[in-house]
Amino acid sequence: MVEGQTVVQQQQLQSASGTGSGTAAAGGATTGGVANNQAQQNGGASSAATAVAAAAAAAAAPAAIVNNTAANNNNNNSNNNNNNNNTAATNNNNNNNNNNNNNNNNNEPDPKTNLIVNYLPQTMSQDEIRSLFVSFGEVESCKLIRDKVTGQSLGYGFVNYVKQEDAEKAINALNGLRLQNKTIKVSIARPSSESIKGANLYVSGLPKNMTQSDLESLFSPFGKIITSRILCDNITGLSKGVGFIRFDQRFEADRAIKELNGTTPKNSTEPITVKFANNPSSNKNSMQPLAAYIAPQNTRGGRAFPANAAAGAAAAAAAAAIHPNAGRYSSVISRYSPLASDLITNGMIQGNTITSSGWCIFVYNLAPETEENVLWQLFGPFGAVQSVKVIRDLQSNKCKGFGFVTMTNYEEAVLAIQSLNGYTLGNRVLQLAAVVNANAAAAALAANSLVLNHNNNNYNNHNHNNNHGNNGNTIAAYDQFGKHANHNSNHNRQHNSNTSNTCNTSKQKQHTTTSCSSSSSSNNRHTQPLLAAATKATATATTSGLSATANNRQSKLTTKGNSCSNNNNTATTFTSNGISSGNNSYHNNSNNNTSSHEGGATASSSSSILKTSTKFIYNKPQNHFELLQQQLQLQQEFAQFLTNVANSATGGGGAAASQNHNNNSSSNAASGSNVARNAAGNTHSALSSTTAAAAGNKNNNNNSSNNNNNNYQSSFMPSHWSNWFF
DNA sequence: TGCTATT
Repeated sequence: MVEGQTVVQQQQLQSASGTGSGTAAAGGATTGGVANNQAQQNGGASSAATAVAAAAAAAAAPAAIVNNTAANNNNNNSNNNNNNNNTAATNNNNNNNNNNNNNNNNNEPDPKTNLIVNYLPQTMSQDEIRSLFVSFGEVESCKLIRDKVTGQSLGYGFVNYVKQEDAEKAINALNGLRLQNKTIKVSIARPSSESIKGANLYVSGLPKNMTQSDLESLFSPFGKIITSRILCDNITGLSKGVGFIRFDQRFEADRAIKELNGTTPKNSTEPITVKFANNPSSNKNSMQPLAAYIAPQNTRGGRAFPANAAAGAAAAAAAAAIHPNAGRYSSVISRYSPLASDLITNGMIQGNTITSSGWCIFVYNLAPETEENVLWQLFGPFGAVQSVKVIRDLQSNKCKGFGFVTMTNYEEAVLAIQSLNGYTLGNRVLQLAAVVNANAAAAALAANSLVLNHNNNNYNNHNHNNNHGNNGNTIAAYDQFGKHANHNSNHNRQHNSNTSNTCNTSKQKQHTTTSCSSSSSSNNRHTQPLLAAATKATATATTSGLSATANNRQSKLTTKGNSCSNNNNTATTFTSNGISSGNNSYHNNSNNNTSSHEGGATASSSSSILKTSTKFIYNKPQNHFELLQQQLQLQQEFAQFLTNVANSATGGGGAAASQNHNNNSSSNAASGSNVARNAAGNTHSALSSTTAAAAGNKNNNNNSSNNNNNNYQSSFMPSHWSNWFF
């Protein structure tokens, strides 16, 4: 009955990474995304678009995710309820109930799908809330309640799901989740009505030994208690003798006042005072003008990252002042980073604190099923988290293996890094976390024109009983900055197949690598770490002629000695500006499957990144000159850092990494076009999907092709990274 | 008189 807050830490970490696939599979986007992949691959002959065009198409029409779901929908539609066997009396009762409900439901959302989220962190935006909750199902609406005047978050909001079951999942998963300095409460929202407002009571004069349970027992005779709390001293933890009781209905609170105010509880010598609680916003310290001014802008725009980081920082600073725990690690770590935007702007250091736009932490080696809430929970205990972002593949909606967490306070970010580096999340060891000031990153990128886009595509193809198994894989191509690198790795699993082959010809401007391999049984991606720096998973390839699969994060080819044949795959990679760009054209005839072949170079460890991350930590500058020096240094180091990341993504290591990009894909037009195109050529439009669906049907009728494309794409610095980052 | 609880 009483919904007291829970401080039990949710056990999501393992489930999110271990069994998260089930959750993800339940999501329409994921399922649809896979279907869409196939569709696009099967789709024949639309003209090949450029990578830029494809990216633009994806941005413009990202929602082509509903292929092949019609049949399911039909099935669902057929599930009509026919439970009209009520007796007349029962019907009367139902009618009465409905009337009662209607009194409260003035076009409100279905109460079972509509959640109220309380105790949200001050800086959390509506988009961030949505991103957290959408992990559990389609969200019909999401609303963060803000002060009408100042725009400041009131710390609660509503999330209305499409499906009741998703709402239940969200409650189970998120209620009690610790975010920053708050423990959120997620519960079904009561239907809004005037009768539930103003039902909060302030109680003082309570005996110091009275527990929350005692308090509830005292008040429960007068109505349904929604929340109760006894305030305790922050330091001693002892009761202050005051508390709150929120009733469901105002009249219940009224009744409690009449009955209990001035009475003396059992085992007490002092009468208690019971009265309506103040509006918490009425006696709050006035917020800082800057935050008050800027905060409303947080409601605009679609960025998950704080669009106005300064506002977030200001608000967070205010929150930190109110909640000292937010800065509880400050005294432990005295190191300092030179790049704080306000500092740059103002050219001064204010006291001992640097107001910052937040500190961005890269998090690597996340499982494909990773959801935002995992990152929230992972980093929340270390301090104020402004935002989290799981970078996802546009098509599959799966995590690409990395994400970002922005924390308000530098010290807390550093502590999180130090604590979480090497942390095992699910079956993966988090490999890297680097703290970078968002503006520093922007500057570094701009100054160095760095590679932003690296597509690392892992393809897991499962062909069963196919002699002619073909797998179409898309290669997402980002080209926002005119430079990108594709790193593709195909994992092909073929069973009962004697004739499938893996053949590639990769032409690059810098070099040509030709490799040929028999079909392979590769590691399942669920057991293969992406960035296995710790384990340094050196890929193996035993087939003669196959270039070393030089990617320490993905391919592990175990060949079975089949001879190579049917070398009909041609992968052409164009390079520009010394950085590869993927532009792939594939022509497959029969019996072709591709597997990944990173050209030439052998795997190298990415552990150096661990060192790199720590290099972003600086001593506090003593003067402005030092500050500028450190800023410059950080930019340069961050540039190097990104390069290292890119290199580790290729697995090539060193200079070769920037050049070796084999782009492998394969066509699967079993009886149709033999021309497979890369993702750039596959638009994301519904039209394309439709075409593809038709092709898919064709494949279905053809025993020679059975695609189970678990396309998993991992990439670093995709185009939308910058959208989030700045 | 609070981890700002009803759009």
